[in-house]
Amino acid sequence: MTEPQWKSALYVLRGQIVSGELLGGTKLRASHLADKMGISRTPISEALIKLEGEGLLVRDKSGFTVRSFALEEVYDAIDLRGLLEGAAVKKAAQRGISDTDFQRLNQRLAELDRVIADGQVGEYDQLNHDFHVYLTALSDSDILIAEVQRAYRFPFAGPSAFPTLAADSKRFRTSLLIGQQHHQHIVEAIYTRDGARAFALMLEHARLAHDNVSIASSAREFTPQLALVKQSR
Amino acid sequence: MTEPQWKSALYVLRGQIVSGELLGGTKLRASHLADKMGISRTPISEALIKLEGEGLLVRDKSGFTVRSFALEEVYDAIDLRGLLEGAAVKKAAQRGISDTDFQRLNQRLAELDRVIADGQVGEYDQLNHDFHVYLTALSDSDILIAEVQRAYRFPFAGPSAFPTLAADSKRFRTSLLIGQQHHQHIVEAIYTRDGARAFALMLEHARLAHDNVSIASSAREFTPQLALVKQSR
DNA sequence: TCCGGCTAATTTGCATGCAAAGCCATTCAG
DNA sequence: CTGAATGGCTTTGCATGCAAATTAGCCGGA
Repeated sequence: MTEPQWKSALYVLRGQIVSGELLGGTKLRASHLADKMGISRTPISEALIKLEGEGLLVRDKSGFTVRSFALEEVYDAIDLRGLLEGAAVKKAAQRGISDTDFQRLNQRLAELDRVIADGQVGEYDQLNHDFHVYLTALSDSDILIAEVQRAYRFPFAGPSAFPTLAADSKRFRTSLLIGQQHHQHIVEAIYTRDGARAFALMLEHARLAHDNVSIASSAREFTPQLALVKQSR
Repeated sequence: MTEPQWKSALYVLRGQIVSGELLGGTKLRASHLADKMGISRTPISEALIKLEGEGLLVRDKSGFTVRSFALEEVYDAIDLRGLLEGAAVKKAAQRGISDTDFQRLNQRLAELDRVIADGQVGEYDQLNHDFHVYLTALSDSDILIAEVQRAYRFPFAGPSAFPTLAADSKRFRTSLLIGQQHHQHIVEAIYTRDGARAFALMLEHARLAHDNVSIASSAREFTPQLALVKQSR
């Protein structure tokens, strides 16, 4: 573990926040966290500052607090992710991609098909995430890539934010199929250099996640991550 | 000055970076900066971490370095700003704005008209910036507002990034007029709830800034901010 | 001249001390 | 009983010490 302490602290804290282990509104005290994690306050502070920059914490007069999101903001975050990913695939389409990239994409599509058919939810989640990353990278724009990554960090905004819903819901399984359809069409649009179509499809693709949020919302007690989201009357 | 020291350090450093006073590739040493600014290394570090989060610095194995941008990345940053502002005005349009907001917008448009006619470039810059902030705020989405603000920080991506070009160039003055035309149409589109039109116009509006960059590029020696931009071939 | 490796000088990451500021709870006036 | 003031406790912001790591300078060999 030659990893700096502020980085591990960052990972731990970010994990606790997005997993709902730390409720929105919780005050994070550097000194307390420091001895709970057995390190000094300096690396903890670095982590807290970074998390503030990511929008997961707010810093008021004295100290950091876990931000809580209104349901509306969750939808906004999802749309933001779609918008940025959409811009990325549009750019990729306009630029044109190589045949090898096209083949790799199709290979990944096939793998996704397989795990969907087999109902391997955990596998799907990982592959889906990687697929989105790969798509974004095709934009060849460091700035876009970085901003998309950033957008993934908002709660529920990542391309694979609902592992727990998993097998249960029929609606959820349907949305996987529709999503996969989107994936295929997006690849097609990129390959045929139809940037506008790729963009539009990606917006729509992200919108699918809205449904997942409302499914999760209606089964709130089974979705610990929702602790971050302000209960609206 | 009850302002924390890390904040003033942040402002100073950010200013020096985006103004081109610090060249891309410059290594920033906390200890050195600390005694140059007469404070300790702790607040300097906070500022550096924040600047890394803003994308203006990169942190390698040991230490922070001023990022340098390829010309292509400058265009990407401008487009990103347009994309986010576009999403904001689209949302504002779909939501609909109040008559008072509409009146305030028109009032601002009139002020902009006036300073353009009078050639008060400094005034224009400030008003233009405020106008863009106001438009963005109409989205009523904290997340979008924050991300737009963030996008402004990239070099040349802000809505008023070229004070120095100012009076000189005829092309620049023309672009002001076209930009103002965009402003008017965007307000119109928002008021008539035509989200798609508002979005498209905002993308196009940001694209105007591309021209400004190339104008500046061709007069590189008069544009110190360009020091951040990697000289291509 | 160019290059590899050695030592010395910085510089970073982390720990910790300390003053000032914020927060809490109790007390006291109305 | 409500609300403001007070005092103590906690926590932050900043400074600084220190070991480990990185960089820079220097020298000798090809």
